[in-house]
Amino acid sequence: MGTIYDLAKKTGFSITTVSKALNNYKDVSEKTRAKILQAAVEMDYLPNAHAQSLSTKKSWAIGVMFSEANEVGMKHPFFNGIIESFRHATEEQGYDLIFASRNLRNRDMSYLEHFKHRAVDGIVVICSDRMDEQVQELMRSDIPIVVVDMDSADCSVVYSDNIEGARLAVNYLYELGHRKIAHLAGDETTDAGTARVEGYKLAMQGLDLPIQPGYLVNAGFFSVEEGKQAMQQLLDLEDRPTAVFVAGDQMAIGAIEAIHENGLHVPNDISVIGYDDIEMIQYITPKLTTIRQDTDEIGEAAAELLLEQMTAKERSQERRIIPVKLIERASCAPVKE
Amino acid sequence: MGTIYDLAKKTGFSITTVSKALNNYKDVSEKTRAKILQAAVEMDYLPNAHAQSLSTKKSWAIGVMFSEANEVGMKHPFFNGIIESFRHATEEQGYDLIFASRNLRNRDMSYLEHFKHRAVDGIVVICSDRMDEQVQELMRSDIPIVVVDMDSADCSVVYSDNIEGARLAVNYLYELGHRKIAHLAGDETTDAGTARVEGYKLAMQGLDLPIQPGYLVNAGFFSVEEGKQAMQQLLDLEDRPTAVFVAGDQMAIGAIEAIHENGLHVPNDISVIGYDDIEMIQYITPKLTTIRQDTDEIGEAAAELLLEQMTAKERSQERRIIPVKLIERASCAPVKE
DNA sequence: CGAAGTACCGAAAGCGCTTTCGGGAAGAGG
DNA sequence: CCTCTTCCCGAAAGCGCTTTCGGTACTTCG
Repeated sequence: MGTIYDLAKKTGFSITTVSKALNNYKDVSEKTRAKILQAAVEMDYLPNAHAQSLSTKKSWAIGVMFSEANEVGMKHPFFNGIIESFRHATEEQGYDLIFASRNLRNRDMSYLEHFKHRAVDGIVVICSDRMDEQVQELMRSDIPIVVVDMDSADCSVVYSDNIEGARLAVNYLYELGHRKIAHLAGDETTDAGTARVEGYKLAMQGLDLPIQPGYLVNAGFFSVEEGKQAMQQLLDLEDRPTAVFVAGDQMAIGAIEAIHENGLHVPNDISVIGYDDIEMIQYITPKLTTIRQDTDEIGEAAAELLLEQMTAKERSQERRIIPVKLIERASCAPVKE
Repeated sequence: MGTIYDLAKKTGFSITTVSKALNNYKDVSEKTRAKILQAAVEMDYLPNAHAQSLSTKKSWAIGVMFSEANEVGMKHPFFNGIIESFRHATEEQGYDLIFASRNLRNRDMSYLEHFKHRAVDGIVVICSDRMDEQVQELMRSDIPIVVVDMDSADCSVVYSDNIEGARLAVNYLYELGHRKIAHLAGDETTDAGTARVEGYKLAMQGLDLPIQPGYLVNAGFFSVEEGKQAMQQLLDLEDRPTAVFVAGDQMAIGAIEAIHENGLHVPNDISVIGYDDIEMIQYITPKLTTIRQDTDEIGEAAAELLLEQMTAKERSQERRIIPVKLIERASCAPVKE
């Protein structure tokens, strides 16, 4: 492959000139630049990224960190859409993504430490757990950062409009005639969870609907199983709801399972509306009506915010809230009688 | 954060000694090592990875490349499971994953070039397209590599036992009494596709079942939509099959949709068995019977093969075939009458 | 024809680390 | 007391690149 030094020897110029030719400095004549470039392709020379980073202090790498309760990592059906879109957007600018382990030569270290070690130019964290110590540490650092799906005053964030999403869901159910509307909530340690609860309460209030006791149940961390269990609690109630707004699609799938297992029908007996619009829900029965979060937009916005900081070389504290949309499918119906 | 030089100044030792202390050389006394380590935590020193890689020629990074027809990247419901497991396994050994863009400072380059530029220690490619020029190039290089889901004599590979999987599926349908068994195949440019076709033919032959004309249809690149269209072809046949073995779960979902839209019932009218066992199929109706590929095992095997090469510093050509398993759910039933 | 630009090139220092090699001090052995 | 080890430590070169700064050679202009 060869180094810049080999190129110098081959062409007869100094390594300085070679480097300049390669980097489009203008104090090198067209003629010699051409020769050097030519020689470069001949010996298919490639610059060594480490050497470059060492002297320029720029690594063209972005560290990514996931933090979610279920530890599914890239299998997360919602987060992986965001990351994919983020990747596209940053790739265009020449950045690579690095997924850091927390293990440096068998020495434990925090993500922040690892990212500093790797000298990444910026960090993206996709995080649902507000309390995550590691994430806090990252946010307090001075590396450009953007966090997705969580709010914070300390750094730039992007998340979708959870309040509005909840309002959309509740109002939609209301328009279908439902009055007994329950909410299967995401855990309050997550911003998404709490915001949707807030939106639910606000919407109910705006509609002059009381929240009956037991109608607001914490369904944990957005898993199918937790959704199922939480729905069972609703079904055990004396006065069952006729519709339920579920804070996540996977939980909604669990909820529907519970309803079916109790011999009831969705949406005829109970309407269910989810949140996220992950791919699989268009294939289940009934196809799930949901609030769509635009993963593409979220990823792009995150990329944009991070890129800005990296080029400006200063941290920002911008808040980008991405609009959501109601996707009508088949899991909601007008209330009976 | 400081450099090794700062540490030297602070402790009064030379940078040589500091470096040695940090790297557990034994020609530095316990006393001075302790002092240096102490000073290191005090100024929370972290070694610069680029500088280290530059002088050691080891980057502790593994390049990952996806290559699949639908360009969904990390959203791929099967591949992302593999990558996640691969990540876990390599993380334990202290490696980071890097997803390279094909764009270096707005200069196009191949993945191989980019990986060389980044000086990764190894490469994992998850690839379904046998013809991918980029993948070919990677395989021909001298960097340690492991490729998943594809066969090759040039490098170490891991994929699951597609022949056996197909046999399992066909035999299962046979035992349910089916004789008219069709196959919705993955495209022949993919190894997984062709292998399953081969397994299908072998199994049919072993059972003395002729493959009726039109019963083997290419359903393309494993998408829902393609599965649906291919199934429609089957349904348009004079003599419809009573069971169909579909080369991928997503295609199977499409197939079921097509069947339903034609007013038929799964599994009462037609049995469907899929392949992969992606998460969502346990939530559709009917729950899909399928051949499970063990993504955890595949990822781990890939990691193992790659790690071996990286420590041995020589390429291997091992072939690791991961067993598959029939997962019985609700989309297959005994043949009618 | 001399002075002031202008265009092009290279020496050298520096980025932060590793590793070889040699050397001094202390202890062991005769 | 002298030699031979053993134990510690440091000088220095090197990894591959960037960038400042200065220096030639050549134009241009008055």
